[in-house]
Amino acid sequence: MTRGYLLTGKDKTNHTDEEISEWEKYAGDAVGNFIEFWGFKHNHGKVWTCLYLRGEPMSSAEIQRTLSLSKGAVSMITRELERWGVIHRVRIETSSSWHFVAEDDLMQMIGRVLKERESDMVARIETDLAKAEEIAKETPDVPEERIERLHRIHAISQKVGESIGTFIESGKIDLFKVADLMKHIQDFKSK
Amino acid sequence: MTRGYLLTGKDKTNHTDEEISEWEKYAGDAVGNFIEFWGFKHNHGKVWTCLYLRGEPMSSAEIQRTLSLSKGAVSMITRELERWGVIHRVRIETSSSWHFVAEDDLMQMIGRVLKERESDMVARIETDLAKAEEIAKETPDVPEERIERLHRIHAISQKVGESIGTFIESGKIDLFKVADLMKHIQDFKSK
DNA sequence: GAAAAAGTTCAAGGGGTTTCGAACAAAAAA
DNA sequence: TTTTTTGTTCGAAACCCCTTGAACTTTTTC
Repeated sequence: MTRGYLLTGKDKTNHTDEEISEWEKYAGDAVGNFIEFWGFKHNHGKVWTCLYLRGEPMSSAEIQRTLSLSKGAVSMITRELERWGVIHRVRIETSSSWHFVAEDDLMQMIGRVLKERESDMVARIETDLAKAEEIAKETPDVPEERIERLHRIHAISQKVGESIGTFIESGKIDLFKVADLMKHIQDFKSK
Repeated sequence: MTRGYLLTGKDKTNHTDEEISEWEKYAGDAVGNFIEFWGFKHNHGKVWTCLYLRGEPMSSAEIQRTLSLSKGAVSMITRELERWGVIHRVRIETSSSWHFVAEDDLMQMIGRVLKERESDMVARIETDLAKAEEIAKETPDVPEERIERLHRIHAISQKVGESIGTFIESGKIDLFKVADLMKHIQDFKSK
């Protein structure tokens, strides 16, 4: 088949990481580890840290060279960071390519995305446990006691979901919700 | 080479999961997903749920058959659950093998293990960021402004670590710590 | 417009984690 | 003690997620 374009060949990824300094590496990895704990990618942390510490716009190519990442990875990671609003792209007079700048709100990103995930989780579990209860009730000869136990798991998972949601959202605990949760855990444990 | 023992052959793992019912599957997976969110294994949730819902002691072999797991997996998972104190093993008169019973405190386990992990993470990040700052200060020609930025990341990560630790530990937020954290985030964002 | 550069996509490969299962070890039964 | 059953270990396989890199698309330059 016709190839359409001339082969550009190897994308000239000359991996000479001539630029990053020792201390930046440590910092990038530290932030990488930090946000990995929250379920993000290590490289999200490295890219954001690099941009944040330098404080000046960097192009994809520069990021790619500096952190020894592939073209594709930089493309995806910057897009995600941008979608979460922790970096944004700007035009630079001296260059034809997009440049990226770090925003300050990495913490907010963590909160926001965590919340997103948490609600997905809660929704899925809610569906599954509701379905389990439904089926259990329709099934003949399921001991009442087992349905009772299932119901208790269901109730507590709802409460946990609510509490976490509130916590992540506001950054502080809703004490009424916690009290409620504790009550349920109490019920749960007393047989 | 001499084989030492007669070959017992295939461990007679007859994977005829004749026992688990539809609703138990849904419940097991739901709890599996739930604790997966916290970084545990899916099967930890399934095994615990199975034991909890049935309410009666089950042997390794029964768990193995019911959930279609391998002998080795059951051995490891029960050991871990036992170490975390969410199941315990008992002797049954009618059988020579150990049987397992679920405890009620799954939530406490999540809290406990999360705390463990969180302190590991905080310690590692503290080390890395401290090292980054140290090296940065020793390196000639690092703009003061960059060291300043690095220092801000460092400070905020310490505060976050503290807050989370307290939250996980007590189940409720230490409002003084949160106020402190907010102050730091504020400083952080105002350049 | 055409050519070049920048940016995106996705199948394939790599790295890390979980599970399997056979060999091994320990305990119980005979 | 010997045999059988139960329980553990650990290398191999399976699995999942992330990154790579080449093909492709879009944008910019000429």
